[in-house]
Amino acid sequence: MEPTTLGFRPHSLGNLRRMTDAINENEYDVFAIQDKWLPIWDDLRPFASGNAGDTRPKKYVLDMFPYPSGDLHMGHAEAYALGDVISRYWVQKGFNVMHPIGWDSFGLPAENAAIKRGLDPKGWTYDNIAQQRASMRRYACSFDWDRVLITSDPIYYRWNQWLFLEFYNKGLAYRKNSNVNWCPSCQTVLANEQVVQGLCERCDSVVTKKALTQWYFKVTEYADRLLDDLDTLEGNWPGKVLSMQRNWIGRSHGADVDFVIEGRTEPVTVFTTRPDTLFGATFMVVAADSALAAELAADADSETQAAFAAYLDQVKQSNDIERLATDRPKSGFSLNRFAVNPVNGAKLPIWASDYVLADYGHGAIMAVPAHDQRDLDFARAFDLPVQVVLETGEEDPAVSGVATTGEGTLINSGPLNGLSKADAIKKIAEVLEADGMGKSSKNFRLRDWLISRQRYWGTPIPIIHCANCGELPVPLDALPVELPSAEGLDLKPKGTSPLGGATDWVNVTCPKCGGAAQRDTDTMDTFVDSSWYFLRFLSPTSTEHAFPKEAAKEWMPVDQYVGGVTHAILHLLYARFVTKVLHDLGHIDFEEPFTRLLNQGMVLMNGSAMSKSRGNIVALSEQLDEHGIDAVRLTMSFAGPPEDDIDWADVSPAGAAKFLARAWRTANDVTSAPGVDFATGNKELRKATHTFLRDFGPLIENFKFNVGVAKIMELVNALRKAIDGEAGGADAAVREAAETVAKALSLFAPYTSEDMWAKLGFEPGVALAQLGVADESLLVESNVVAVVQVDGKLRDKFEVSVAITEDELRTQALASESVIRAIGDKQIANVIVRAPKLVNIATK
RNA sequence: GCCCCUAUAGCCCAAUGGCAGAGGCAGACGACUUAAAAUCGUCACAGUGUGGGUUCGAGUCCCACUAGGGGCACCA
Repeated sequence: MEPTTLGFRPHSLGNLRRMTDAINENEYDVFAIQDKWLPIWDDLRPFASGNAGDTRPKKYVLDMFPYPSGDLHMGHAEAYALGDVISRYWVQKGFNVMHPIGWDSFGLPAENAAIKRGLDPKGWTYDNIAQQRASMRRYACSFDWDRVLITSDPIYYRWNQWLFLEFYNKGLAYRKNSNVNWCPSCQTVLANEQVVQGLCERCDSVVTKKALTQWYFKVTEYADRLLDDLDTLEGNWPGKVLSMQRNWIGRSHGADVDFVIEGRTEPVTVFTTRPDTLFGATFMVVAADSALAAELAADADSETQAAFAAYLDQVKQSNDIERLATDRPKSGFSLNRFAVNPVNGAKLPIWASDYVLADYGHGAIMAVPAHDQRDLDFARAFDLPVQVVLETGEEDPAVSGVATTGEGTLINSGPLNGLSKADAIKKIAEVLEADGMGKSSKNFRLRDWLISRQRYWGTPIPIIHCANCGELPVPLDALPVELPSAEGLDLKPKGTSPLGGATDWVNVTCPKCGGAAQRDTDTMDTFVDSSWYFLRFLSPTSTEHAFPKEAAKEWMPVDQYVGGVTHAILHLLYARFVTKVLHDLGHIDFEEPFTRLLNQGMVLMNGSAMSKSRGNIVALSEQLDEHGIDAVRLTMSFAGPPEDDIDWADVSPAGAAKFLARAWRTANDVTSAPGVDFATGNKELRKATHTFLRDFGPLIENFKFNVGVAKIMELVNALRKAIDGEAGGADAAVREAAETVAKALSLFAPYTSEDMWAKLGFEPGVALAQLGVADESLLVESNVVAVVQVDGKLRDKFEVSVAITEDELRTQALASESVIRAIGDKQIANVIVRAPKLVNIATK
């Protein structure tokens, strides 16, 4: 089915209903209401955040910006419904809320679509943006439409290039040649973060390795801070995200130990987390694909060299999928060279193997087979000795084949003998340091961020390569380096950037010597674009600066960030990294970009993610046509806790629509005039209203939107009862409750709520009306029901004054007949009194 | 292998260590109606995955297990 703009399907069920059912103004016609209010809101602009002289306190609420890959889908509908609840809540509380939107519009899907259809990626991208924008407006997203950015606009990516140069000048952007992740299908390199289980995150092709010179951002230099500062987010970010980031950064503490190599001047350093087992090292392993392995093999005879080359070839052939298989047998090659264990002089044979990674630690390890399973597997495969140095009381690993890794006592370890594991680690560090053979150290799983991409639709890297002067940054006043037109360029993946084909664009004069030079033809990873966009919203059209410093002081950091957990690692880590760099460069005065984070779940259908292959896609436009925008939005909020996935098969947008009609009708039944004195109204309903006012805010602030909606339903039920009962539609409390419902509902169902507001006699703009605070005096109870338990089981309850004393309550409880019956012959051991609500009698 | 989350009614989900049910879906019944839809109202259904423990009192805290989900993983 062709995507349509939301709600505009011409012959839909909804429109049919509109034509036949909308007989009079006492019928709730959601589609007529939608059409009525949208243009009025366009004029009213209730969510403008940049008005001069606005004295309201500021709050920055940000939804993760979308990729323009077609019209909005169910996932967007959930994300923006939930983000809107938060944003509208703070507006209603009297805050000047900045809630902007933009598009993360560079990237592969546009380029692939363009190749497939023979179009310019630009046209495809901007058409989709126009469609999404129209849909967002109709979906009644509370965005500030004066703050919009599109990352593929030169006015945006010019500052992306500025950011790159800031990093470059600070030494945080550099080029190096190494084996990089390569997607043979996308024909581009991938960041470590974009390789999932050995597969390309985007197309699921098996990722291979390729030696290339590429640009990197030095994120490892910030690894400690990125890890440690997660503690400051505790409680305000989902624990899950914090733990994912911690796992990803992966800091290990241990020691670097220097091993002298026979026939080599320089010692080889290894990293180990178990320096306590140093006396148990029986061989050394270097990464087969490392420079060190090549060097150590270089001196061997030609036969050995050939054999090593063959092994290395085999290693390079294998991809990550094979490499990651856990039951894979160990392979290796003896280099016929020897290292000397610095603590006992033992001569250790050096092996090359692919189970040691070239780019972690120093690309070489000391192997302690008795206490490391991988080393033991290797030792058993190649018949190498196993030396136990930590007595754990378990079977000898050489016999059992199981390395012992638990606690124990050091043996066969000279000065460490008799120590515990922890004490030995401490002691050996001192010994190594004193003798200059090593030191305590740490290592990270995190690697530097590879940002080069061999694709067209991205930000050009602002570097010029000159044969004489080398690598030169494009001068600031020459920015932006605009993308050349795609016309005439071959965008098909071929391993080098399509920009290389734009000869006129590539060839420039060197900014230093004036000679012939070439532009760098790679583009930046689009994660660079999204790593700082939250700052750009402060001045999205400025040509003076990336963002204004003063406004950043006022608005940043983002108070509330809302988005999917899919970005728990990549985007959030990069944004945190860039923020820290900008802080260190003196551009901003904070170090964490997002104070509070909400990760909404996914929308599923019949238990699994919606996908074409499963054939379980629910079209948002059809849902909106069927049930109306408000009902879909309400369903998203009411389905359950926002972090949980929503199975669309389990929820009921029809039920939500029914409730909205029920709520809407109450406004119709109010016959008093605006401004009536609520104090004269029905006490019971007033109490319900003010109980609601007390409970609602904290629920929303704690993201318990589903419970908040339930509370509105409760209030509507009480209101209905009052209207149909003694109080009647003219009662002042009925108006108070109906106004409260209209205002609270505006967070979830803006159209219905605005229409109720009009029915109640107010000017448009319920979103700006303040909800009001609970009148505590209405909530004071004079009597409560006291509960009496015997041994924790309920035995009696009766009404008592809230002022009852413990003694009075105890006496009354013990006098209860059913309590006496429950106690029977048993002896009373203890009586717990929690006046005025509870008594528990414990018997022996 | 390491780390983490979740488990309440047929279903989605509530419940500051204190009466297991707030709300909804699906269901039954009643009122209104010539009838149906819509609407309004009433009702039923679980003892909280399993086994221990702490406590006067546990859905809630602790331990173990089972099931489901997630992150990291030949990272030394």
